[in-house]
Amino acid sequence: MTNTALEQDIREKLRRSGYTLTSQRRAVLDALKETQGHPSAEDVYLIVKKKNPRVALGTVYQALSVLEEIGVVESKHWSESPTRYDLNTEPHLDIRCGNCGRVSEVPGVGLGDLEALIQENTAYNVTSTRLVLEGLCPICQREG
Amino acid sequence: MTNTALEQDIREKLRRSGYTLTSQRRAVLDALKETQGHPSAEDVYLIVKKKNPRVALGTVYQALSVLEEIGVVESKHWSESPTRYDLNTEPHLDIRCGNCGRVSEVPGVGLGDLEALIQENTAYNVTSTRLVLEGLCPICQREG
DNA sequence: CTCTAAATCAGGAATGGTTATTGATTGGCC
DNA sequence: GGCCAATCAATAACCATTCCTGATTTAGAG
Repeated sequence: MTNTALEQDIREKLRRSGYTLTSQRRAVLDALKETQGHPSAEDVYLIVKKKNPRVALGTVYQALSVLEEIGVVESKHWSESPTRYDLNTEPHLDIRCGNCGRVSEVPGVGLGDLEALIQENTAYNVTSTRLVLEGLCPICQREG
Repeated sequence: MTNTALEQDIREKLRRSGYTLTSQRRAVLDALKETQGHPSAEDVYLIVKKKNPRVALGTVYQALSVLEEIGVVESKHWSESPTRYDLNTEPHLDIRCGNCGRVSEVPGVGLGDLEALIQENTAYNVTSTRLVLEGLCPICQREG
């Protein structure tokens, strides 16, 4: 089963960084798989709580932070909205609907040589280049 | 004097949107000119307070929000850091130092046809494309 | 210049997302 | 089974920002 293989991989990554795969961390991963989207910490918390009502929101934040550190989860931040978490850690663009908050991927677009161009034009040592997109999702367009 | 002309222009823009140029709003503009950088609301507040200690932080937020609405001020947001305000409303890139928080412009780099490319690859109606850059500023590089 | 209504203000309380603290619990290893 | 460090739940604290209130100021009419 792919599930088990993936879990072994994550367990291994955790171990390498001195962490263990606790039931809470697994529950957070399961929740991320379940939503298949870009949930906030609060969203994840609500899903996790369905199966284990004793889990606290702080624990979810902790778990997400550990999972991000070992590289199995990626976070993205839009202003005026909580941070979103994603199992897709490949470089990709996400766009957020300014009306309903829905976040979706934008396939087939890369940053190209923009990152190199930026590094050439600044004395800063560039460590992060994030493109923050906002728009109106198809559903909200219809309702508009 | 350019100052007066600029002020007239701003007064006119305010009037068109039903606002007036109050002493507090002028003080906020002066503070933005004074720093010549990318101050946070708190930074602006501290400068304004030097000349008028009775001004409240909330008033600064209000003033910045009005000035942004009429298009003479632009705000940019990096996560893990308060929103920065800028008198430069031309499209341009800013980079923030992850160590000291300093924000500087990156000249000579535009988004090119990236915005068009994104619109072609999403069903969303794209309204905002912001590039959020982080790095280590020259000073912090030397200290590192 | 004076009056009045509307806009704006100062001050402080409230909010929302996130992080820090603390004492209790758990899990891996002998 | 018992020990020690890692982890946890719960809650308090934090910080940037917004909201609320009653007081003050302002622009425009007369």
